Amino acid sequence: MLYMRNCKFSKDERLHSKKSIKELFDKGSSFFLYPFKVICLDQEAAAENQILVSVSKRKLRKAVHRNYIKRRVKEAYRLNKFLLEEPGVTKKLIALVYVSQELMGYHKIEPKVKKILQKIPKAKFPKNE
RNA sequence: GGUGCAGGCUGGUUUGUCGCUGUUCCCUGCUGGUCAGGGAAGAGAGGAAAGUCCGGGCAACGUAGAGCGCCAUACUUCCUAACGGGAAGGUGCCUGGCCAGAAAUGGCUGGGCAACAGAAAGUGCCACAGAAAAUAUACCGUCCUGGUUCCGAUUUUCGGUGCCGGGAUAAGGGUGAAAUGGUGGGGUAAGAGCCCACCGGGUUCCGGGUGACCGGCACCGCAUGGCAAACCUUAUGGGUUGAAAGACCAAAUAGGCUUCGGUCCAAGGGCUGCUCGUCCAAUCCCUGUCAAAGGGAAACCGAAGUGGGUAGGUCGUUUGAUCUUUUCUGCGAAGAAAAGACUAGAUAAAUGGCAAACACUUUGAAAAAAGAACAGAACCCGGCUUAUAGGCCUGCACAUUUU
RNA sequence: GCACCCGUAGUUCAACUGGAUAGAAUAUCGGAUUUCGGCUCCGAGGGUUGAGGGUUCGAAUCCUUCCGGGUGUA
Repeated sequence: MLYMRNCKFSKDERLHSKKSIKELFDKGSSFFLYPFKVICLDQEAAAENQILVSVSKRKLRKAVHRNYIKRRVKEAYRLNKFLLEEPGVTKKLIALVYVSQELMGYHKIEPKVKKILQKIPKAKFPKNE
């Protein structure tokens, strides 16, 4: 670590409110970056970016495998979320939906998450008042 | 030591660093709290956490109890909080070994399987084939016998054959998954447990066992198949719904109720589904002779209070039929006693990521390379079932080697 | 979490209360008809009835254990 970064991942940064999730999936706009579908929504009132990781039961049948993917995606977000911390960028609700059927290791997932996090600040999303 | 089968146990370890969720302690902050932030210590998935197939705890509802219906279970005894689970035993079937014997076979012993109550309470079903599929009856057949036709031999009479009758039978009918005890002998006109021997079956009694049941004597010629994972009968058990149960706290917005204050010749209705416009209407009750006036209802506006209740949160929620060790009781499942331990508690859901080292398996002389199963708590327990790499232990069988 | 339902030719469905070869349409293939194709006619193949075990003389059907798919509920 060259300089101190906030590498924590507390509960405030996880999207867990039923209402917010419904808004995100109703109003948010999405794009694909294999193996993820990313859904995003600007949230001016929020203090933190909030993220949600989802792995479909249809794609990965075993609960162990779903946990395996979710843990690695969350870890990749935790170590790379500073990419979103740019001045003038509003806070967002983000959903990362894993759509592949293959069981990827951390070293395959991390560069994809990095790409996504670099792409998000540049794109424009609908705002939620 | 090897291979196979059966059963049981186990289900990697350590370090660094960056994180997550509880617990305890410390510091700081204020709104002084079951608060927020920071730090430290110590803890953090399984034998199946799975399937949700059973049984309980717990909770709500209902409760004066009972019956019907429905569902489940079904050899015996025991274990257990309970069970459809487990232990031990009985019976039947299958199978391996040993012994006796010429053989048939018998005895001893190991293992496996069994929804293993009732078919003589009743109802129903048993295709095709077969005379017949549950009734010992009909049919064919066998035997005896009366009348009669014809033929042969012939004194009467006898034999054969066809037809019409009367009787005795249940031997035979070879089909089927299944056929009304089996084999042999006697017996008879022909036959039949009609009689006898052996085998099989049933009943009573006696003895053993808590019991399922076992053993023995005697007697009965033997009397009526299968299916209850068909309906059913008997016995036993089950009230229903499940932690998203349930208890509590409770923001914002809208609406409900109560109180207070204010407004009211406009609320309201029609044309018209809406807006505008226009028209209609100028309310009702009480006090009062009437009028005037006052009060109330209704409507609207504002304020305060309040009940329900949504988002959200807290509890339920992890100290328990708990775990470990020792001793005792019991064939065993298991039980009792003593000592010690606290061992996940999440909630769009933590228990992790990365980098190494060691141990294990395979290949290899080595270096090294590859592999490392099944699988993730969701209120909690007891089981069952299913998945499972590798390792360890026990028993049995087989072949081989050594002594 | 709880409760429940369904798996049959490539596809859509049958097969009664267990009874024999699992049937029909369509699709596929072959032949006929046509100059060729379509339509039509004739014929054929295609199923371990989701998998295993059991009951029964006999199982798609009854019982049981798994696998897969789906529905309701709050």
